Parts: sequence; C-alpha cells; structure tokens
Amino acid sequence: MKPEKPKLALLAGALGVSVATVSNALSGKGRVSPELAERIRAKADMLGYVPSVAGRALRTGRSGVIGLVLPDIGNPLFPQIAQAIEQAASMRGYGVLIGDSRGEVDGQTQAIARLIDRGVDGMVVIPRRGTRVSDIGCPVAVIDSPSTPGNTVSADHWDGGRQMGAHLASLGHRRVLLVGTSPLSNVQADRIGGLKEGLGDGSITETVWIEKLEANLGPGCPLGLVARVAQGFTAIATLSDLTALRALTELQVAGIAVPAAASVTGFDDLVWASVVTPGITTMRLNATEVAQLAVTALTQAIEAIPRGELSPLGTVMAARECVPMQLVIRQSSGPAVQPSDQGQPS
Amino acid sequence: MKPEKPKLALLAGALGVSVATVSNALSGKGRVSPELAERIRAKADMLGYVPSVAGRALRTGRSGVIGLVLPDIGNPLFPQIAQAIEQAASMRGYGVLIGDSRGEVDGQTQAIARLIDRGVDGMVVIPRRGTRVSDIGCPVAVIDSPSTPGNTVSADHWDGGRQMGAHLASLGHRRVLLVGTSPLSNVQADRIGGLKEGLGDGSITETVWIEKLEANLGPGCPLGLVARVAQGFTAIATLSDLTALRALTELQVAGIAVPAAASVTGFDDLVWASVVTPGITTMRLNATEVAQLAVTALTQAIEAIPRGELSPLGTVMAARECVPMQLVIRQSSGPAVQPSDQGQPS
DNA sequence: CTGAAAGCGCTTACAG
DNA sequence: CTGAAAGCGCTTACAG
Repeated sequence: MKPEKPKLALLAGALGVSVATVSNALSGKGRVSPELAERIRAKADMLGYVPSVAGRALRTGRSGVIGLVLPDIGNPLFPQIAQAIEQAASMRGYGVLIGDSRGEVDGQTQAIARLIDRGVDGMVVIPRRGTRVSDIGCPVAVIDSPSTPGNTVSADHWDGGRQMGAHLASLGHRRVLLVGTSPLSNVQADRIGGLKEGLGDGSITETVWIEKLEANLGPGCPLGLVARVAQGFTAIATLSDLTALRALTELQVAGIAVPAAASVTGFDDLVWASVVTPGITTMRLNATEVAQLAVTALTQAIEAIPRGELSPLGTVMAARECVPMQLVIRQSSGPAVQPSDQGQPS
Repeated sequence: MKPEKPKLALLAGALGVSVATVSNALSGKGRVSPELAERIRAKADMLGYVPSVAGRALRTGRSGVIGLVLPDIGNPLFPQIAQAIEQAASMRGYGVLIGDSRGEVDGQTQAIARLIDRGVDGMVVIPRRGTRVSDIGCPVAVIDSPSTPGNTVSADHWDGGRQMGAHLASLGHRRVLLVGTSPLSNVQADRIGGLKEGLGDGSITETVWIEKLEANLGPGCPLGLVARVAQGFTAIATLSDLTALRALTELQVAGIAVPAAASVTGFDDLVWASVVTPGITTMRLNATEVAQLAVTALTQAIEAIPRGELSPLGTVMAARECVPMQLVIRQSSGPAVQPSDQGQPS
C-alpha cells in the first residue's frame, strides 16, 4: 500500500529538476529561486520525503547523533536527565544513543568507546564518581558539579545546600546531622559545603557517610538516627531523596515524629519525595535546564568544527554553566524542637 | 598524535590487498584463505580499524541501530529496562536510540516517527496505557503484559499477583485492600487478577484506584488507609512499589505499625523497596531477562528480512514470551492481626 | 582464493 | 539560478 520510501532522485525525477537542486532547496542553502524552492518543498512534504541519514552521514562525515553516557542505574536521577537530553537534542535535530556504564568500573570507558565506534558527533557524559573524562576524539559536555575541574554544566549544588541550610537555620535548627553516601562525590561535597555555609557559624554539624557505615555494619544497616536525635540533633539533612527516605522511615518506625521531633530533608525532588507522608522538603533540580545547556553547548561545539576536519583531540565544549536549584518546602521540615537534652555529641 | 581513523582502503593499502578482500576477511564470509584472513585481522586490530557505520549503512540498508520507545518518565521502571535493553542490544552489535514519548498523548506516535526517520532497523516499545502499536514500517517488539492482544514479551504479572496473593493468604490475611493507579493498565489488571486468584475464595478484597480518588480529592490526597484498617483490612496489596511507599508512610504517620497492625506489599522491587524501614515485600521483575527476550526476538525479526527488501508492513516479531516474577519477602508483610473488629466494609 | 567495479543516497565544489 | 559529476566508505555480485 504505502509507496516506497522516497529518495532524492525520485523527488527530482517527479519534478523534472536535478537532485542537486532539490538538495539545495531543501537544505535552504539559497542558490535556488524562491518559486522553485517552494515547489520542491511542497512536493517533498507531499511525498513525505525524509533524507536518508546514512547517505547524508557518509557524505558529510556527521552522523547527527550524540551519545549519552550515564553512570550505573543506581542514580534515580537518570530518567529525568535522559528525557531532558533527548528532548533538547531532538529539538536541534540530533538523535541520542544510550551509552550505559553498567555499573562496572571501566564501563564508562567502554561505553564511550562504543559510542565513538558508532560515529556519534559528540557526547554528553555524566561521569562516575571520581572519574575524569579524558581526551576522547569528539566534543564532550560534562554534567557534574560546579567544583569539578574543567568545563561542566551543572546545577548549583553548593547554593542548593546553602539554601537548604538557611531554611533549616530559619526554623531554629542549630544541631544538624548531615548524611551522604560518599565523600568522593563532587556533587555531595558541594552540597555539604553549602549546607554548612547556610546553617551559619552558630550551628553544629556532624557528617555521616553511609558508604563507611555500611562497610562496617553491612548494606542496609540502620543509620543510628534515633541515637542522634537523642543526642540533640534536631534535623537530618541528607544529600539525596533516597537517603531522606531511608532516614524518614527509620525515624517513623522508632516512633519519632517527623517533623515534630526531628526534621528530615533531601535533595533533587525525585518522584517519591512528594508521595510520601510527610512529604519531603528537598531541593529541586531543574533537569530540563541542565540538559538544555549541555546540549546547546555540545551542538555548538560540534557545529563549530569545520567541515571535513576531525575534531581537535579532547575537544570539550567551551561552556561552564550553572543552574540554580529551587527549595521545595514540604511537611518533613518544621521548627526545631526545644533543646531538652544535655547529651554530648559523640 | 593519534593517527587518522583508519579506513578500509588504508588497511588494504598497508597490506597490499584489495578492499574487497579485507572486507570479506573481516566479515568472516569465508572466501579468503585462512592465513590471509588472519593477517588482515591482526593488522585491523593493530590499527584499531572499526568499519564506518555510515558507509556500511548506506551500502547494506541497515543502520545497526534499534529504537527504544518509552512512555513518560512517570514509570520508575524506566532505568532498569533501558539499561537492560542497551546491554542486550550492544551484545548483538546494535546501538540503542532513545525515543521518549514525553508524556504527551501523541508523543508515542511522534517518537516512533522520529526513530523511523533516523533509520532504525527496528524498535522495542513499551506502550502507553491503552495504546496499541499499530503497523509501522519496521519490526517491533512490544513489552507489556501477557494479556495484551498480539505478540508481546512481558513479565508474568498475573502469576506475580498470584504469588503475592498466596503469600498473603499463607500469613492469614483474609481481608485485603488492593490499591492501583489505573484500571486501564493491562499490567495492573493482570496483577489484580492474579492477586485475587492467589488469595483464594476465602478472601474478601476491595480495590482502590488512585486515579479516581485523586480526581475527587486532588493529587496527593490521602488514600484513607487508616479507616480501611479500622474496617478490618489486615493487608494493603498495592500494584507498584511507589504506591506501597505511599501506603507505608501513610500508615506509619498514623501510628499504625507495619506489619504488626497491617501488612503492605508492592511490585517490581524498585530501588527504595529495600532502603525503607520496614523493607517492602514485593515481586521482583527481571528486567534483564525481559530485555534479552525482546531484543533477541527483535534482532531475529530484523535479520530475517531478506537483504534489500523493505520489511513487510507492520512486522511484529514472532515471539510471545513471558518471564516469571520472583517474590521478595521483606519486613513489611507479616501475620494477619487477629480480627478484633466487626465493622462492615463500606 | 582474490580483485576490479558498481552502487547504496546524499552534498558540494565547479561549470555553465 | 540550475545541473553534471565526483566522492564519502563500505559490501557484493561478478570475473578471473
């Protein structure tokens, strides 16, 4: 039923002009009289002509595809970022090829290599903790934290921390437990720094790294928050919504009311933050904007490469951008309880 | 520094043979003496030769890329599936292009069209609720539920429900509240059916659809579970881990101990199910196996198309496969409380 | 067993 | 303003 997928030659034949002219008309390179161009465009639409990506790629040396390299699935941010990247890319006419690191240590390197072999024009990489993206033969946009050396686009994790710290301080919290997973993460380090700044000098903080805790007590061990609250901590400021969830339920089960007896906060505004009771106060990450910046910077870097040249080794996009995070206040944070306890922090 | 990316001609030149022979040797089509083939392979490895996908695609009419069409981000299953698909595909030499439906109604159709225009050889689609994937011009593998008409690969959601129902029945639960989001979902309908079967005739169930509840009470409204427990329901069997989380925290905040006073179960074993206290009893979905089946069926369908032919309209893979789900018992389910209440279910 | 040649569908100097 | 021709890097009949 459906007619053969139309090629350039078919279109040209149907119009009685050369393929060169059709190509020029459709790519809008000028060189064609307005009337003819219009006729050609109309016919192309009518026949549903779409240029073959293979033909174009072979001729131009550009695939029109970018790669998206992600750390392993552990990061629940993945869906938002992936969706946002895809949307931003397709608005600019690029496809997005998945390059998953699979949680293996050198998975990232392999994923990058696979993408290069597939001929991507460039890639967006969200590096694994502690990894640096070294010179690879194509433009790269890195999404990480502002304190990452080199050019990256990121949310302003430090300022997000500062906002959250200020929020807690304004509620009267002076003794705050900070809970993260790994001190090696640039993102988490930024958040911690901002949190301390926002809480101000009058506050006492202590930091718990789950990775270390679990190395001793086993995965999924209790975080010992009940004891911490007894010690006088009035707020648990976590560095991710997943940790916040863990903290929230650990307290609830022990009969410690949130936020009446202790506040709990998260980061990123992931799906469950708003679903849980009480809703989790968190910092929203605007994935759409981060993706937009990354893709814009990347495609500009790609398109800046002169035709036919290979990209300079280790091209990294020129941008260094930072988008603000936004405080989302829900019920899990409230006024600090009166200090009714004289225990020392251990 | 790095040498030019080697092309076939370069390899051939370096070895003093024709490009045809190099091509034949590397593709293992026979036709080349074992010794020569070995020499060619060695040289190719040494130079790091990787065939240009564009050249190959143009010549063979195959892109070596499959599309992955996903419903909007709401589905937290996304990461697992995407990762598993990518892995299965790359094992078979295929790349994976993202096609996100963006949550719009006709986003799915648009995503499919974009992928076709990009020249994918076939695609895996996880359809939006109620959508049927109609004839599109390439092979398709659909991941949905076994009760979806047409060929699909899926987890055995019905049997998963049955297992969960049996688990609850064995703990003495006779009055179980079923909580899902939408009755239009094939997956959820299967799970409900299985649940009822597993609970057996001796049980009373009632079903709550969050979509309807929220249409009246607004998004994020309480599920009214406290009242249900007072009515004598001893278990809340939800159809997803996100709903389980919502139920769990709603009960905890009201001081209803889980599982001492009521059990809560979920589905899919998503990341938070094991992080929360108490851990959520759930049915694990083996995304890796589902993806493997889908990709295998898809690539077989692709490779069954004779060279140069376009795929028969609306080719759908031949397979209809189903992988079992696995019960994961955690602390959120326990023995039913003694019936101490004579209220009628409303 | 090996090679010369054609051609996949485009885009782009170059002529006219 | 328009067209004829070359060529991007492969694979595949077809000859030898």
